[in-house]
Amino acid sequence: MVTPQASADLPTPLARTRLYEQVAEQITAWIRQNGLQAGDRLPPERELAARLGVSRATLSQALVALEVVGVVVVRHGDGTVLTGRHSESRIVEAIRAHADRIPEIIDIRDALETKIAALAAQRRTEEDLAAIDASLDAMAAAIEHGERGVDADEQFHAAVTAAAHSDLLAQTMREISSLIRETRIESLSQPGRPRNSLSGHRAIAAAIRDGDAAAAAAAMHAHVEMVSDVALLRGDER
Amino acid sequence: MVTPQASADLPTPLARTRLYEQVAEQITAWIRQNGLQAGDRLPPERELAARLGVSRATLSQALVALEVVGVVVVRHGDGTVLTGRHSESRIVEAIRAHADRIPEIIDIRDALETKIAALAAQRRTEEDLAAIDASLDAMAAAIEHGERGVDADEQFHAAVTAAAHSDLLAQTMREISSLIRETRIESLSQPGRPRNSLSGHRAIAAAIRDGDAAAAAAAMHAHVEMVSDVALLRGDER
DNA sequence: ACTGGCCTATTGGCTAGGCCACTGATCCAT
DNA sequence: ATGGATCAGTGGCCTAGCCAATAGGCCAGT
Repeated sequence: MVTPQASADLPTPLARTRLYEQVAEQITAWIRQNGLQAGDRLPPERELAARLGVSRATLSQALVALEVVGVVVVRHGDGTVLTGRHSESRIVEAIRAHADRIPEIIDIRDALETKIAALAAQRRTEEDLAAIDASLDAMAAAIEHGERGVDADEQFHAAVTAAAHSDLLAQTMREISSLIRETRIESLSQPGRPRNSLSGHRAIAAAIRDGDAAAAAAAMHAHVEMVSDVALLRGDER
Repeated sequence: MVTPQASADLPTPLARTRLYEQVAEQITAWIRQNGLQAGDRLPPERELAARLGVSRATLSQALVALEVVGVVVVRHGDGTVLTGRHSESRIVEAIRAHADRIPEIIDIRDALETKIAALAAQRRTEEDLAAIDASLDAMAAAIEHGERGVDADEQFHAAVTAAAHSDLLAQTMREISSLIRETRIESLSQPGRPRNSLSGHRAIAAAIRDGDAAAAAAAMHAHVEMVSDVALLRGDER
């Protein structure tokens, strides 16, 4: 045979990287480090190229790559400015145009997170439970301080997603996370909502801890529905 | 006021395009026209640049863009070769590496399609029902002819997805459709499976027609589970 | 025969330097 | 105020060239 040996572990494919790739990564790293926001400007190409020790042509390639990915937009005669959202997925692009997109977001949240909760109940490890508990504590503390607990809320859902141990579901959640975030902020700014949300989280967490998939799914479903009430009916009765 | 006029229809933002963008499009058009396949080679940069009437630097930018998007891979010293699938979504990329990815695909199918079935039961129009029926007929006909009915199977799920009237869910299904297709082909090649699949479809369709969301969800869930049995337990008992 | 080393043509990677075009701010004339 | 000219700064693109990797052929050794 031509290659009788196991090809899986042999040499090393030897990752060849192009210079422009390294440059692009350095730039994004620099953006992160300096906490640059949308609208901020990168240094001029000539200066940036000199500072990175590459030619302007190479830097230009890196900028093309970043532009294609959606990190920056290069404006002739003006400069290179950061775009807000780093390259949204096609899913998000497709939906963002709609003004009345919130119902759809809730639909897909319900679909994914209910399943995620059920899987989490079956597959969660001790580490997963610890992470979930930590997010509950964080949210409780945030509420004590009169905050809305947006971060802790996200933390909880991320922990549950991780506990489901499905890369595909997790990746899909990530894809729509920016959409979810918008509804979440809206929801948690309703008075009394953070506290209700926390008790919903506690119910979900308890079901996951018990390994009760059906209960976890039901609790998550109820939770998502509660959020949807708020998002849809602005001035609700309570 | 500064701009009292409606800004929506005024002049034209005047689409400025970079040269590399035009070049990239010309290249992809050329690929399409000549029906090039994965593995085929583009002409050498020097020649291609000359033929397109641009500098090598600009052509190089275009190739970077095409490389980032995933259309080609540029190999130092060798040439520029076409990649197979044009830029899969990140979701698909994330999962494709796994050999044991089928369970995850089933998880997310279950999550999405169950919800889709429930929504379809609530929102379906007469046109939606007609499309669903058409797919059922197509599958029945295919089975009569001894075929597996892969296309009709996809047609059915597409029709149900459309009936749910959620762009976001539909788009997400599209994203993972290539993954689902793989499991579907595997499933339908089991003897007797197409017929079972068809009766599952009929049950789903009936529930959707009745407007019974819970029944539709349950039927879809059962259907997805049946498929998963086949995919996971190769030589199953039946 | 088969292997391994070597050479070489071909091809992409990257740089340097330069000119042109666009943008925005400023200043001036109307 | 308005409109036009000017100018500095910035990206767009090009030419010319050398460097580096690859593939394929040739050849000696086994």
